[in-house]
Amino acid sequence: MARKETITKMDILNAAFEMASEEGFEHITARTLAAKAGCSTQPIFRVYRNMEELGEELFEQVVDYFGAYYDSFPRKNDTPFVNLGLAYIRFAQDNPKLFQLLFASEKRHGKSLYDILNGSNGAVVKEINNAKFYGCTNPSAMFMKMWIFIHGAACMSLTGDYDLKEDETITLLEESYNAFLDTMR
Amino acid sequence: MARKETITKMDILNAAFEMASEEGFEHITARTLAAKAGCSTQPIFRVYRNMEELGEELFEQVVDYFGAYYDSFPRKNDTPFVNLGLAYIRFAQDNPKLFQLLFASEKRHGKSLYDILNGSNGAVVKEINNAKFYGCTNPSAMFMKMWIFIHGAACMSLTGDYDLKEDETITLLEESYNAFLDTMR
DNA sequence: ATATTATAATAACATATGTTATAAAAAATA
DNA sequence: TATTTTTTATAACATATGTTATTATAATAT
Repeated sequence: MARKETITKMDILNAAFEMASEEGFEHITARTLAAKAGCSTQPIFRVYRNMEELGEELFEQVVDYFGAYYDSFPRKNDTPFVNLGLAYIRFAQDNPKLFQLLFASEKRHGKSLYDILNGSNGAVVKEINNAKFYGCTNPSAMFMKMWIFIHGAACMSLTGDYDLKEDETITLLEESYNAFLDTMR
Repeated sequence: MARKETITKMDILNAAFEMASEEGFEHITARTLAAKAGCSTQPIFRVYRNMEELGEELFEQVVDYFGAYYDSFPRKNDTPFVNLGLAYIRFAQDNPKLFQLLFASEKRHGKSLYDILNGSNGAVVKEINNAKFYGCTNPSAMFMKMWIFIHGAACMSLTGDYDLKEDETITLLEESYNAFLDTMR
């Protein structure tokens, strides 16, 4: 009946994800994306109404990617907050362009920070809810302070102003957590 | 002998600064800038070789602006680190686009974080050097931790995830400073 | 094998942007 | 007043980008 499709939506989205990860979201154009996917611009506009629609779907993909990254990140520490920080900072170091898009850009496609953090399965919140079992009497104040701290380190890694190795980061996070903890029990 | 210039370099740079402050550096184009300055694009290229050169000079201007902002920011607290944090976070809240350009973007025109922080007169460093007189035995570790913390708050303000008022910020910074201090003396 | 039809490539169009060429305007001097 | 010279404006050119029109291609039903 009709010609078989050789370029799938998946192909295009995968190419877009790679570009977002390697070069940054803003470098994706119809033509550069087509080149990355090994086709002309036509298949893109067959599958997506326009580039904006692609951007939205790509953003969702990145949210899911962060969720999966976070879920599978090994818990090496006894303290949930330290584990959270380790995973978050490491994500920023390993995926600076994706981190920028998710957590340091203005257009978050209508999603709040918590929407993104919780991803598809609310992993972060679940984990932090356990924090009260670790001697922390004010989990929400602790969450705020720790969050500011780990977000700061992650953002500094983007500009090359933070490059501690994992064990140094663990020490830093433990010290900070204990410091905050001392003031709230 | 010749026609008098009506559009000065100053006019152009001022218009560019306004645009960088209000709309963001990346929205400056030859034509939008000309419109802001009330002229055609010609005067821009008479004064600057190209748009990149304008960008560099504008960046210097913003560095100086931060320096002046920081210098004139009232010191309300006994602790230098708290004052530093207050000024830095407030700058981010009041000038999100300029903050983004200086402290949260990759292209810093070859300047390091410390170049920018110290501005034209090294105010930040001078201030922090006094910190050792305030019971802090390890000023550089304290500087690192406080810097990560205040940078985190400032960056979160960019994405709308931090909007504490000044007195709340003071409390937060004092608590954090004291928490860190307790662990290092 | 031919006709049909969805897919993909090429080309085209509209707009945006940096930059340069050309023309108009204005100030000072002869 | 006419000439010269610098500034400014207008127009043009080159490239980049989103998007659409047109053409070519290939798979399948007849």
